[in-house]
Amino acid sequence: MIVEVIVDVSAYPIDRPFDYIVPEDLQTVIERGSRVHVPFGNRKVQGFITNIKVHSDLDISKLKEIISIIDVEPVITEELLQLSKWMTNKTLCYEIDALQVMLPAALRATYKKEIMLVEPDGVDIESLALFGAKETIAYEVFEKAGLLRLMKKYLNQGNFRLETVIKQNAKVKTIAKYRIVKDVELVHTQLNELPKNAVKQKELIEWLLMQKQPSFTMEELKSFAKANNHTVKALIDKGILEKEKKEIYREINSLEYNDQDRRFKLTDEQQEALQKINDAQDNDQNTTFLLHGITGSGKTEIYLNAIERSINEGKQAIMLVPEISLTPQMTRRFKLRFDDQVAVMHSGLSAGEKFDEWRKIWRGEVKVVVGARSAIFAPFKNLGLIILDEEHESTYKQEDTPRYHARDVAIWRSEFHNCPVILGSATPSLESYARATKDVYTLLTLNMRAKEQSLPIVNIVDMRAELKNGNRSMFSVGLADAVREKLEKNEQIVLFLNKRGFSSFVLCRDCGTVVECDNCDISLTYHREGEQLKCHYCGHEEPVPKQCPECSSEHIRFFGTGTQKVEEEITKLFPYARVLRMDVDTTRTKGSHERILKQFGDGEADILLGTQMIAKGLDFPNITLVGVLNADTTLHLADFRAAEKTFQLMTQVSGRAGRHDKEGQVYIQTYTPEHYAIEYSKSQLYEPFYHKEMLVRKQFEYPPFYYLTLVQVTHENVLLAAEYAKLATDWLRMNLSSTTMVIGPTSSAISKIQNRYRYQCLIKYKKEPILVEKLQQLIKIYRTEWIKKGIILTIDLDPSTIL
DNA sequence: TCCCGGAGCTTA
DNA sequence: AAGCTCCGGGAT
Repeated sequence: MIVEVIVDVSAYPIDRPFDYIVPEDLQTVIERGSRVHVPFGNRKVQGFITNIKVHSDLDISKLKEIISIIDVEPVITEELLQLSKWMTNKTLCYEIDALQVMLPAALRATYKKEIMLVEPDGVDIESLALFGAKETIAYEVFEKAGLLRLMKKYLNQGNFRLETVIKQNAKVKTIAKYRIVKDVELVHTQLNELPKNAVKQKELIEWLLMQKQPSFTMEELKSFAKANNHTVKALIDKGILEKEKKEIYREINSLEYNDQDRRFKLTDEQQEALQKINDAQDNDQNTTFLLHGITGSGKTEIYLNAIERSINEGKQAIMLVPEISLTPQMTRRFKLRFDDQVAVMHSGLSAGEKFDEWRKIWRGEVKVVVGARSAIFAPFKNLGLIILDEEHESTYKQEDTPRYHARDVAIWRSEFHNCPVILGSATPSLESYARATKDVYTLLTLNMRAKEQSLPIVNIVDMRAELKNGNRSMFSVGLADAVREKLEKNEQIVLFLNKRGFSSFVLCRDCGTVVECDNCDISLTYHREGEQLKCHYCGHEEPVPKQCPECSSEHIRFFGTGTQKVEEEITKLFPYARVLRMDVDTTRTKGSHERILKQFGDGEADILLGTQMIAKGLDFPNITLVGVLNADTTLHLADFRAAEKTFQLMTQVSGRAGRHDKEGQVYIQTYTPEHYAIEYSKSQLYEPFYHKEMLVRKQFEYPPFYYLTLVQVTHENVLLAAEYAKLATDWLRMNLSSTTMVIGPTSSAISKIQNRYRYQCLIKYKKEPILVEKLQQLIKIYRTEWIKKGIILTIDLDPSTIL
């Protein structure tokens, strides 16, 4: 028996299956999708079985045997195996990367180098001492001792042998439990033989004999049976009790809430949308629905209902949210409705917790997963529904290999399982809405807020006028008055600081120099703690300079608005307001998002001040005012989606106000009130914005009118980066159809990251059937020729940004 | 002549 | 990717 194995090595010449012989004793447990350990070159690696066959095309003498099988039950289902093949082709990644991304990190192998002492004769005392009594020790021991050179010599001479050891990271958490041994007679004889003074022991046995539950933890024995360590230990020694290891799941800590599940009666609109989804579910149709519902229109309640239907039919559901750790309220609602049938998957969990949640899905113990992007690979076997909430969010696209979009994966899986997909958003991506208007997706619209509140009133404030009138504060008169008013009424306020592409930087007031990162073409961000400047791209840190590095002027200070600065100003303007700040600094520790949001929800603060992370999901009845302090910053990104992003953000943030009985008010402060993305935010109507933006996209030949592919070339040397970018561009121009536009090469908007200069080429096309094939050829040229020069080439099909 | 680092090759 | 062999140049 022969198996094809995709080995755990991401490199170009290895991106194909390798044949291995299955030893006799393993043949009955071999399955496609299981992980195995195999010899590869002169090391051992992990791999996935992707095929089982009788004969190999190679001579049998060239084949090696599998070392061991790790999974008796495959971790990659047949469906996911097919999906990985599709992803490999769709995102131009290695097959191993596609397979790895589907599994929790805990299942990924890590490798350790070990040195084995085979022939002590001729090895010096010092080296021998490192081994002590052990036969093998870690490679690092020699490294630390500074004896690498000597070690190499011994390896050559055959005194030592180098071994790679595969380490499994997936640790199953266990708990010790105690129970009475099965042999009833023995228990009774022992019980009779107990000395008279062993009262506690006797009591414990009698108590245990009366219980239905077979085994107990020490904790339970202590609290229920009033036992103690000594008693239990004595009984174990006598052979009456035995200890066993029980597998348990890590408990994901959540704060205490005193709310409960509430089933809302659906509005006619909601009912109508749900009906269409239900029809698709009942008829096993793989329809993709675009659920376009304004903020507060009750999309979540539709999701919950549709999922419930799938569960009742014995199927499972995937619910994706952009970044779930930011929206504990959403998770909460799912847990309340579906209780322990829900698994949760997001970046806030530890590797062990993710592993446990994944296993619940894999074993079929849960019916729903609520999670971020990677939850789209949940190994459910009978999917009935897939939902992407806030489908326009760019977090659904993975930014490094494999560069997949969760939406595409969702649609692929829906075709496999014949189940519907729901893409939900108040502000759909232009791509999705365009597809809906062309009936590729089925459009479902919710125009009314579920509780029939009107949308909040949006005021656009021209900050230039404020400045002219001598108001140099970051609060316009209108917003400041509104804040004061709401504070008096004891209502809550959300203040939003748009920080994407813009943060506090250090500027010389004399020569205008902005302090930039030495490694990257990015200005350093000012952090107040420790007076540090940090680079958000490479992590470089340096203290704030006392004088300008260019002109030595001392008039150098930080500029721009950070949340801390706004907080200071709030305390000055509204001294009695209680403020909660939510940004990268205050949410560094685990669970801090949830804690802050809960505090705000419980009314412990009047003002919630934050960045992007407060834009979505907040649903508190007492929020009646939303202020956007600086709407423009996302507008000036050198990206064709800048306007779309701004409009979406404004609409999302505004939607936080007045979701319940009280009317909401919104102030959007801007220096460019005439920009259409800002103007259309006033009405919060999606359609007019959509039509306007579509005109722009058409004019400049961007998606959804054209598809994009971004090819980036980087090198430490500017000239080489530019040269090879030109080679790549010219090659593409030569080899792609004449109707395809190949633009560039140009320097990327961020021209340097981590000391590597970046050049790019943009491919625009409506139809290019040979694209993937040609890109694969280009990759081949790069992998075999250019890579030697230190060039790195990356290809992103349907990039989410082109910076 | 020894020893290293780099280039090139192979992995079943 | 990572480990091996081969080869050339500088140190010995």
